[in-house]
Amino acid sequence: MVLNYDSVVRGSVAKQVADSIREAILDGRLKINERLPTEEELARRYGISRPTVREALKRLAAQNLIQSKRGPSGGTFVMRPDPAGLSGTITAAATLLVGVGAFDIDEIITARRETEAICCRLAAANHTQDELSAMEAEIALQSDSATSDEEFCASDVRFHRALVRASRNGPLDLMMYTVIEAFIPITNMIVVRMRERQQVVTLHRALLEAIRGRDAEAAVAALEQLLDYLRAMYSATLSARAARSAG
Amino acid sequence: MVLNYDSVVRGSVAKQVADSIREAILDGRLKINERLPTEEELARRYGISRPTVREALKRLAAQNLIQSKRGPSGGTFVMRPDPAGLSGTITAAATLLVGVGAFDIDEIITARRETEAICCRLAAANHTQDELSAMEAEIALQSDSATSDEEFCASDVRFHRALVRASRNGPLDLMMYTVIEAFIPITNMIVVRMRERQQVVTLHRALLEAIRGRDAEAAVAALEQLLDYLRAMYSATLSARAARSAG
DNA sequence: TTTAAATATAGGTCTGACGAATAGGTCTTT
DNA sequence: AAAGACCTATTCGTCAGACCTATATTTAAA
Repeated sequence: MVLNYDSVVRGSVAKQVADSIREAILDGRLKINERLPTEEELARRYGISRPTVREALKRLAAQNLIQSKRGPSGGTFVMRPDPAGLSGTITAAATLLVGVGAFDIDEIITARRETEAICCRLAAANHTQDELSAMEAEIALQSDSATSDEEFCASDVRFHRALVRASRNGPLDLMMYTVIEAFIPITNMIVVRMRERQQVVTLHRALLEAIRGRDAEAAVAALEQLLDYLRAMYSATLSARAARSAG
Repeated sequence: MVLNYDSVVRGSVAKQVADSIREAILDGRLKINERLPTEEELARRYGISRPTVREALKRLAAQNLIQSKRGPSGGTFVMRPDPAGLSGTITAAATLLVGVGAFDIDEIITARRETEAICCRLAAANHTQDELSAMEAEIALQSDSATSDEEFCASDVRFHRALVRASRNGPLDLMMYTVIEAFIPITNMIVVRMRERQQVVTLHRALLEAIRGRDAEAAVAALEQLLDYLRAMYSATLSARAARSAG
């Protein structure tokens, strides 16, 4: 374990320490699963108090860079980062941005269309049976009229996650967390009624079959139909609302 | 300001409090720029100590959800989330994933090719003079043989950021932070020698001119040339290294 | 009226302590 | 001797209260 215990000048002490440790993790001086010194030891080395060390560690824990365990074999460990661990952070920020009205629905639909089209093409070429089965299972769930709206939305997210996974491209998978975990729920808030659900399921099924048949263009076409449909539903909801408030 | 001060059962107290406040922010009970109660007040309301409150707040601060200021008019404020604020978190995780060898170079190049192609197409259609000027400025900097390798890489990142911005699509801009801030530096570690820099600049220039001329296909072609070149450089570096270690 | 100092507020840090969880050793029992 | 229960040491989790520091506001002086 190699750390610089140099004092930096700007920012609060806790922030400095957090940055120092983060840097050590990022450039590999601290390896994955390696155990950091105890909080007391860190406090001694940095010449600060333990609560301050803890504040620094909590910042890193919030970024899923480290994790702490209690007990004699406990301590603070460098986490193996996983894309899923990022999803929370990304989702929070993206949700906030959407809630604040930073994006409009057309931007979101465009971004979905373009990025998911990539996934469709790669999925058509690279998918395995695993992902097809996962998508099938979600479609089955979505077809069941007994599933609640919340479950339907969650299933929809999982369906699209499986689609992304089928592209078998790790970096793309990481990027797509933003659209999957934040933009899909936003888009889906539109689709609540049964008949609309039915239509979505039909298009999901078309998408799945296109990918199973390794037909990239058909898959993209199904995706575009799906998004066009959602876009139309959104407009319809808006005008219905406007009509209600006007009447 | 409305908060639930209910006690939740799972997780450490600090984590619970952080989650409680985060939830309040995400579903809008705490609005942007709104000021939270003082740390002392929060401690009183949640029935916990101030250090624990601070740990919770630091977790949120690490996610750029809140920010603290000192002084009488100070306090803890809900931040307006901006995509740039996320870049740090995303970059950290992606860099770590790359460093751990979770992705290979071909995956990264594929992801770059597909996602940046989207940006090229949208940029060709939607760009403004602003982004063109920014790209031009970076090309000028990159052409200067006096710029150091570090500056060249940083400039390259800014060039691609401007390209993404030129697509004028907020959600896409958010997503692309991953590829811009993490994958480009990785890819660029390859390009260090002067002649290679020259070639990159030439292709950047071609890309810029294609977008200026609103020629989406030409822009995509330039991008593909750029990535093919980087891929070839990578292979060359690898075989050179293999030859050295063999000889 | 303008400037400078005092003050109050709220975050930042420290010291010291105790509680809680857990791995490993020790002791007892079979 | 082996298997189990119990104890203990270690380390994070939390608490309490205090003092320091930065800053907006207020007050006083020029």
